[in-house]
Amino acid sequence: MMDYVTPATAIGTIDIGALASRAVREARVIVQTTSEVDVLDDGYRWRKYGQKVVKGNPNPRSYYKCTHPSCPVRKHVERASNDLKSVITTYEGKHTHEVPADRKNGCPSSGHGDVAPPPQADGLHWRSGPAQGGIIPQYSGAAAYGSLAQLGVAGGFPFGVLPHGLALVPVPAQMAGHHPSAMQGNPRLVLQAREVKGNPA
DNA sequence: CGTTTTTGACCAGCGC
DNA sequence: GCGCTGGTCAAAAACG
Repeated sequence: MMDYVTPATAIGTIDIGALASRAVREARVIVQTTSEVDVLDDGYRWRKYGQKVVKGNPNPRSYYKCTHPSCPVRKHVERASNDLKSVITTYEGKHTHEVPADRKNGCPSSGHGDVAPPPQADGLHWRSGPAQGGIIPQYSGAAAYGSLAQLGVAGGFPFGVLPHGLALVPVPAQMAGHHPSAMQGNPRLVLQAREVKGNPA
């Protein structure tokens, strides 16, 4: 799992409308990233609790839950039906805790000595190895954890890490690969992460 | 040994 | 009222 592809491609969608009729949950944050792997390492620990094939997508959708106690955050991961390179991660709820020290500690103090895993490693398990220095394939650079965590937490996002140097800008929902017919009635603010210099704010 | 992943079944909600 | 889809839980197995 894990991805180590292009770092500058990420699209975030904030679902303000929540579910149409269900209990109003936390704002939903949909992050679309371009990666070969489906699981993005956002700094938190997730436990997979289900997988289902949804209509419209030949690829199965995976359901993850934050392993931390009393943390209601859930995450859905699915690949775009059209773009197999696009991974859509949906975060629901907010973390009630900080990102695990193991994960955020990976900040390379100097020039990030962590080498991203080879693009051929098909089974990267960050939890299996202590080499957390920089397993953030997408964002090459563990340093991203810090800034991302800030953005995610401060911005009210359930994910702890966002690519450093990436800013969210509004884009048409269609651009995110969403099917208009599939989400009608659900107001969303679609944000696309773009490369920026200095501060993304 | 502990933890995580996997598959299946069940339940709930929504639409027609 | 029925059917369909999506979502979650649960138990078992595998791996580290």
